[in-house]
Amino acid sequence: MTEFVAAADAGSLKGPGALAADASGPARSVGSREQHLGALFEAVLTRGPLSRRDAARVTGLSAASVTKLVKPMITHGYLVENLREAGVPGRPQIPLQVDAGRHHAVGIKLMEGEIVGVVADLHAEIQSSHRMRYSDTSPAGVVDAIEEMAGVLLSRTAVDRSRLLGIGIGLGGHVNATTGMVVHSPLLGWRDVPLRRLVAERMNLPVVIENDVNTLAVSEQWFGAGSSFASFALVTIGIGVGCALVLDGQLWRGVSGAAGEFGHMVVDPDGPPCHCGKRGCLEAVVGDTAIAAAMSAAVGRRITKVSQVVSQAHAGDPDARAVFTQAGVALGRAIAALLNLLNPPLVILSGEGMTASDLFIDALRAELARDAFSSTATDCTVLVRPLPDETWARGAAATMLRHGVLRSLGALTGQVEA
Amino acid sequence: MTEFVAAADAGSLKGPGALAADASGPARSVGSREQHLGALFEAVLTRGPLSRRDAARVTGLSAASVTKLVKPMITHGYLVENLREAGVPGRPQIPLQVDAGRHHAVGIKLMEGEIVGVVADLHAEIQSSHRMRYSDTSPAGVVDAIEEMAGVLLSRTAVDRSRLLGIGIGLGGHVNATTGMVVHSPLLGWRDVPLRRLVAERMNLPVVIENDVNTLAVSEQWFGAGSSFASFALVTIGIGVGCALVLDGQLWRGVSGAAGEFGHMVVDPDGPPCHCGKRGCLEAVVGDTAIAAAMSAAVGRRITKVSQVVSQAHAGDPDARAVFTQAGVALGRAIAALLNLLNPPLVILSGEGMTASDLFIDALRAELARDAFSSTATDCTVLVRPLPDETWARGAAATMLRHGVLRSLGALTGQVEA
DNA sequence: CGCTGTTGATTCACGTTGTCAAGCAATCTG
DNA sequence: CAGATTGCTTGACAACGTGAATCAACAGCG
Repeated sequence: MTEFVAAADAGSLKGPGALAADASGPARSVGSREQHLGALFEAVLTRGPLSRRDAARVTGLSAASVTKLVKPMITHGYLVENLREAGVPGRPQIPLQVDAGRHHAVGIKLMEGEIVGVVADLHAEIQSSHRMRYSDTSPAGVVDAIEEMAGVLLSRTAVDRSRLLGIGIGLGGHVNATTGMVVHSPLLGWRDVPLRRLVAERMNLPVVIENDVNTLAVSEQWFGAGSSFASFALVTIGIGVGCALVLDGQLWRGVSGAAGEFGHMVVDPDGPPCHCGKRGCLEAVVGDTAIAAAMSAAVGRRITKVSQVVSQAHAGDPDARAVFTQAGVALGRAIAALLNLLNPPLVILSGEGMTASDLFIDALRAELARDAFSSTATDCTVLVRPLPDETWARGAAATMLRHGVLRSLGALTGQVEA
Repeated sequence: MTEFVAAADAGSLKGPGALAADASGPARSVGSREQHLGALFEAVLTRGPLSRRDAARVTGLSAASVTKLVKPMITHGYLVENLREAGVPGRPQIPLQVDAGRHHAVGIKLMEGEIVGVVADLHAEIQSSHRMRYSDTSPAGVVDAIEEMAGVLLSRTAVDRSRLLGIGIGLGGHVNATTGMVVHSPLLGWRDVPLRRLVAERMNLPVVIENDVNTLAVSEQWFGAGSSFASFALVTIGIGVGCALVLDGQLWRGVSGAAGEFGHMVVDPDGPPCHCGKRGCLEAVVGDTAIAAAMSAAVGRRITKVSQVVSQAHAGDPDARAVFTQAGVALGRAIAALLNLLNPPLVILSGEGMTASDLFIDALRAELARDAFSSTATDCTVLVRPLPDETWARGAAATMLRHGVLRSLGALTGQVEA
């Protein structure tokens, strides 16, 4: 039983965007050694190869401290020294890199009837990926599917089990990462299922479970657009609408892990009914089925596939275009509410719905500019990043890697290494 | 020129709710001495008289450290020792208290045509308060009014100027506390006015400016309902609708200080027009003028005062009651959006509009329960706290006190005190 | 080819800080 | 007036980051 108890706590180290580097004051460093180890590791991981001196600049530590901190990280194989690169006068820098091959994790995204899984290394580079369908949505059935998935992935990749940090699982709904419980998953029809424990016991590996949008946010924070921002919001559009928040370098989960339920914000009390029982939820206006339904209503015949609406819109069909414009307005309105409430410096738009972003991004941006209070819209960068399912699964792996590595890094505290 | 440059930074110390007290692990303390001084001070300030041992428990520090940290705080007059209280076996505890009379601050709330000001001590106990009208809304005119207000307040209270930490000013709109600029104030018709500098130069005192709802949040965090929560949201209803967020013990201001603009969330795209140019903003549905307007429409004659609608509703008038019910539903919907997005453990409802909370709180709570996703509503305490203008001004004073004291506490670092 | 300048990495003594363990202090109980 | 009990204080100690000095490894140049 290798259950991963302090999963959520291990993630409490500040993310890359939150690194110091302000270079003010008498360089009085604050924080524990464990924090410094984590910051250093993250700096090297996300800012590519970095010399000790540059790492010192990025983290705000002194060069002397970096040397001392790096030493055990090298002897324990977390970091490796690259070949020196000369060219400029002076002693050449020794580029430090994360030993990407040293740690791997399995990342899994659970979807409706389908699972996507990847094996990723520490750079979140995908080693292999696999996709399979499943039909038994009972906890046991899902655990079976996960076991099968992990088996396939690991047989395909020559990853030593000792180098496998564990399994990260992302799924929609209310997931409490701290307790490892799936509190409520409309997708699977679950309530209070201890999924982390179930999978950990079956696989005898550390397991982390997390809301799927959160896993994507972790991935973006470490390796994506969020790496240079301390805070950002990630909004995903697809079958549902999701949202994850990274505030001051930390994933914001809320008291009970239910933060980020953006899709059921009511944007129009007289709007179409939502599967949650209300009317005019954002999801019921801009989700995949909503797009199809709106198009059906417009043309007077039943359309079930979004892809159809997309191609018609691309062909210039005014009805189809209007459907997307409306969705863009609604989405813009909801994101404006988010901007006005939290005033983040960055919003990333993702999810499979974003592959057709050209059809509504203009309406979205216009609405954003209209609805935003004061400078909340102009002070915010809005990025569109359509990402495939594999990236989500990679995010789940990244979440596991992050927890696992930062945790094992903590074990280095107190060891001065002769 | 005693401008208070690092005002916002001084507030970055974690608030009372965020204190450790988890008592897990090998008691390895994390953080700088300055942080510990701040945490200790806050613990004693907000948790009332506290013995060293209890303070150690609350902050998570060792008893030895508390003794060492407390010593300079006593010699410098921040804390005082109370008389011992015996009664139980063992050496009696020595209750520590904040020397409330040692530090004072002026707190000012700017409203439309009116200023409310108070002098408060370190317990945020109001020593004297004053209310006056002003008509010149130019920066110079407002600074004049503030000067007059401060003069009246200080002449009424026998507070030594050396014990006056400074002036805290709260006003609605987009206030950037870090830069000290009023970025945009619809109330005063200002854009980019360096109010902090103007007042600081005139008064030759440290000055802190902050969004008025944020000042109230600071006050609630230190002395009110928020003192036992690490995170909470504060929503105020009155002429406008405001919101402040305390996340993990820190006031969340956003990138440019514009976070918390809750009032212009669109709750009904076909709703009444808002002064901001959009339709159906929350403020345009539940604000004071909106209530009056809705009542006017219902009864077919012009009603301008909310108080009239309130008394009619209390008298049982069905139209008036319906107006409030509708407002409650809209507010509940908006707060549900906040709950779903951030999943906070506590929401405090305040503002003068809350004096009539009995008329709409049931509708609000019902809508909240309906709209909330999963357990976000049940995991959240909703408190109603109608607070008078003086409490807001007190909040402004508390904001100044907090910044000033934590800042001067920082000066104790490195002094071991013989 | 060796000297010098330059810049990165390392070492070491030092100051700061929190903790543990032990001792001291002040009360109650019998 | 002894224990017993509980809170406060002290001192040795270890962990940790830093500054200053030193070492290391290169380029450029005569």
